[in-house]
Order: sequence, then C-alpha cells, then structure tokens
Amino acid sequence: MFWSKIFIPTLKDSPQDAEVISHQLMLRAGMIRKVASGIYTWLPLGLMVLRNIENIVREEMNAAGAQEVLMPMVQPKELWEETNRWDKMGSELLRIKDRHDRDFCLGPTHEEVITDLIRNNVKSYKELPLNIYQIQTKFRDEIRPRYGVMRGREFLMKDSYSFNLNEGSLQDTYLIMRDTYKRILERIGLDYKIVKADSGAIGGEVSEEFHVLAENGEDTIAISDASEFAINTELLLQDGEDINSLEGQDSPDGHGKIIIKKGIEVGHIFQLGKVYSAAMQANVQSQEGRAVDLYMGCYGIGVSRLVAAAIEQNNDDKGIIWPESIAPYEVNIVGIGYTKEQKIADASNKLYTKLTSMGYKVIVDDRKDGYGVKMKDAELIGIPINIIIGNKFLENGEVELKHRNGDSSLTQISDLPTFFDHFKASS
RNA sequence: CGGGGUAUAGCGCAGUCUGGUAGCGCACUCGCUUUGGGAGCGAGUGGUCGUAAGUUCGAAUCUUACUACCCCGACCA
Repeated sequence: MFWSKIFIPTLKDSPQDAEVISHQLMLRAGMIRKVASGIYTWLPLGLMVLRNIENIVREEMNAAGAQEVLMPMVQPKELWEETNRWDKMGSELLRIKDRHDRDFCLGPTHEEVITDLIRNNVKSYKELPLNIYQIQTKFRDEIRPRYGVMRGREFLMKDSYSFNLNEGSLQDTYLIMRDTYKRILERIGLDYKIVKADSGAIGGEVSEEFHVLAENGEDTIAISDASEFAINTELLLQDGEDINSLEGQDSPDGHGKIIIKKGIEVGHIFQLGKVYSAAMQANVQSQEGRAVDLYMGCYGIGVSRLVAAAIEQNNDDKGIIWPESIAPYEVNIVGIGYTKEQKIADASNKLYTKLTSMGYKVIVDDRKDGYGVKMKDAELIGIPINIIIGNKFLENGEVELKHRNGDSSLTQISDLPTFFDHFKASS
C-alpha cells in the first residue's frame, strides 16, 4: 500500500473532547471518527487493527474446538420475556418497534438467541458438548459512554456459549476457554491479570475477568504481590470502605500483600449453570432417556475494547507503539525525495515488492513531504519498523533501519531480505 | 438521572464582560523553490458563530427555551 493512496486522516492536535490517551491517539492516527456519543466509524487503519485482533481471537477459538456462527443483532421481545430479562434489563437495552408495532431490541448479548437455537436443534446428549461463538457488533445503551471505543455503546465482541451435559463437562470447557483467553492475550502481547469477579446480573456462580493492566482502566483490582491471585476490589470492600485502605493488607489467598492496580476488563468468562436452560426449556435426552437441562457457560471478549487497551499499554509521547502481532503495517518504507529522485522511488518500490512477497505487511511513504512529516506520522500510527531510503542510499547504498522502540542501524539495502528472513523466523 | 463544563472553518483557539455585520495558527487549493525531523515565498478556498424564539435601528455578543457533546457520580457480562 502507498501512503498517497490510503485514507489516513492524521491530526496534529488532539480533539478537545478526548480524555484518555488511547482515544486521543485513535483520533489523531486516523483510526476512528465519532458519529454519536459512544458510536464510531472505523477508518481503514483502525479497521486493520480491529481485524488483526479479530483474527487472532478466531484462530484461537477454532483451535479450541469452538464453532463460529453469526446471530442477528435485532432480537424479538418474546425470547427476552422467556428469561424475564425484557423487564429486568433497564434502559441499556435499546428497544425498537418494527412497522407492525412488534417489539424488538438491539442485542446487548445473545444468551436467549443461542439457547433458542440449541433447544430447537439439539436433542441428545450424544451431540454435546457444544461451544458456539460469534464475532459481532453489540449494542448497549450505556448510561455514560466514555473514553472512545473503550466504553462505547456499539462495540465489537466475541461471545461464545457452551452447552454441556453436566457440571464436570462445563468445568472442562470453562478451563479450555480460560486457557484460550490466556493464549489470545499473550499472542497479542498484553500484560494482563485473571481476576475473580462478581457474576453480576447474568447469574451463575463461577466467573473470572481478564484485565489488561493500564493506568486509565475503569476497574480497580487487588493483586497479590507474591502469587497469581487477583480479585475485583468490589468483592473485598465493605460498605463505605476506601479502596486505598486495601493496599498493603494481607492477600485473601494467604500469599503476600495486596497491591492495587487499574485494569481494563477485556474478557469475562462465566459458568452459568442452568439459569437460562431451565428458563427456556433447553434440554436433551440423557443416556437414561430422561430430559435434562443443559449446563451452560458464556465467554466474552471485547474485540474493539482490546484495540484501545493495547494502545493504553503501548504508547509514548510520539504516538502508538503497536505490538507486531496487531500492527496495521509491519514495515514502513520512507522514501525521502520519493517524488523527485527516481532512484529513491525505484528502490522503495522494489523493496516493497520484495518484502510483501515475503509475507510482510508493508506501506511505502511515497508522499511529497519531507523526512520530518513522514516520521511524525509513522511514529503516530505506530509502525514497528521504518526503512529510510535517502541520501545515504544515493551515496553508497545504505539505508537506515529505524524501529519504533528507538533502535536504529545502518545497513546495505541488499542485505535487507536476509535480515527480514531471520526476523520472521525468530518471531 | 444528580453535579460541573463546552458549542465560532476539517483540528486547536481568540472575539462574548462593554452589541456595530467574524479573526488567528495549523490543515486544504494553485504556482515556484525546498526534501534526513512537522519547510519558504506569493496567491486563494472554506463559517446562516449548535437550534429556535425574543430584545434592539443592529446580536457570535444580551434574554429564554431546546439540542448535542465532554468530565465526575450512580450504572455495567
């Protein structure tokens, strides 16, 4: 791809209504634009990152034996009445009417729809366990959307639902999902904690949250300084107790002292039990020929929120520093004087073709601008590696290899393919 | 929903107190020069000042109502 062709409207100044760093940088880097409060358009660059994360999630879900479907965003009132949630949910459930005056809602989650699907199509214990997922746009009419896509009203989520014959099987699936979530966050390259959580309005007993650690996190979690233990502070606090009073207390798991950290909740896994299957008569015939309600689990991961979380954890005063796993482009070829010096343009284009054929995601800065403008943009949008082709190349064939993390070195342009061969092999 | 704040060109802002018909920087367009850290000169484009009503000879500016957006809180798979 060429810079002159792609739609990346970068901004020098941060729009005034953006508070947290990820929101500011996503706007400045030309990744998103606001349409209404908590509702955003994803521009090409933002969408590339979103898709990269989505694909990692999809690959890991498939590897864990889950199967992808796509459920509707618009859901009928009748299903929600079966679980009583049409009444229980507040105004975060956006209700709409169709032309026949029938009630629908925009799906904030899909337990009802998936449970309806399974009860109508799965009749025997022999068909279990099942783990079904989708990656889809959700809508929750949040009381107060904020921080850009971190807490939007419309957002992209991977939600999966498991159907198991008994509690033991549910626990097996739950642990597989727990493992899968760990792999997803490690593959993206984020610092995270698994946190004991309140299962909230959704019901069920066992529940854990996956938090990406970041200063701007909306949740406060208590972590042991001596073990893996972490718990949402909401579960530790007595009425009126101050969060800071927890710091330094003995960890509830008996190992070490409590440290208070901020986290962004990017994943949440639940063992639901029979809450929904009982309400909706989702059962199968057991080996003994009796109808038994299914044990269910549900597992959510916020795909769009992960984009913001990744930026919160990886930025500096110049801009975003993408982990290579999700970078929109891995390599940026900066041709200085590209529009004027044919040799620079030729070398840039040739290198682009070569690296692209090696499997790298490459962009060429073919714009008429000078070095400063090009590097500022490259740093803002966080491309991991920049290859600078300029005067030195014209003089003696040398190009500069400049990493977003600050490292830089000079090398002959002819040595680059070998370098990238090794680079790919080692990552 | 309670509290606080903002609304003037794509972005950042001044002008509002003290009413006189809209300005600055960046961006954008054209030309020439420039090209290893956000270039220079020259010439341009772009705004019914959030919406509506009112006061006035005259409203971005004063009054009232409304709307949108942001922050804190409550809320939250």
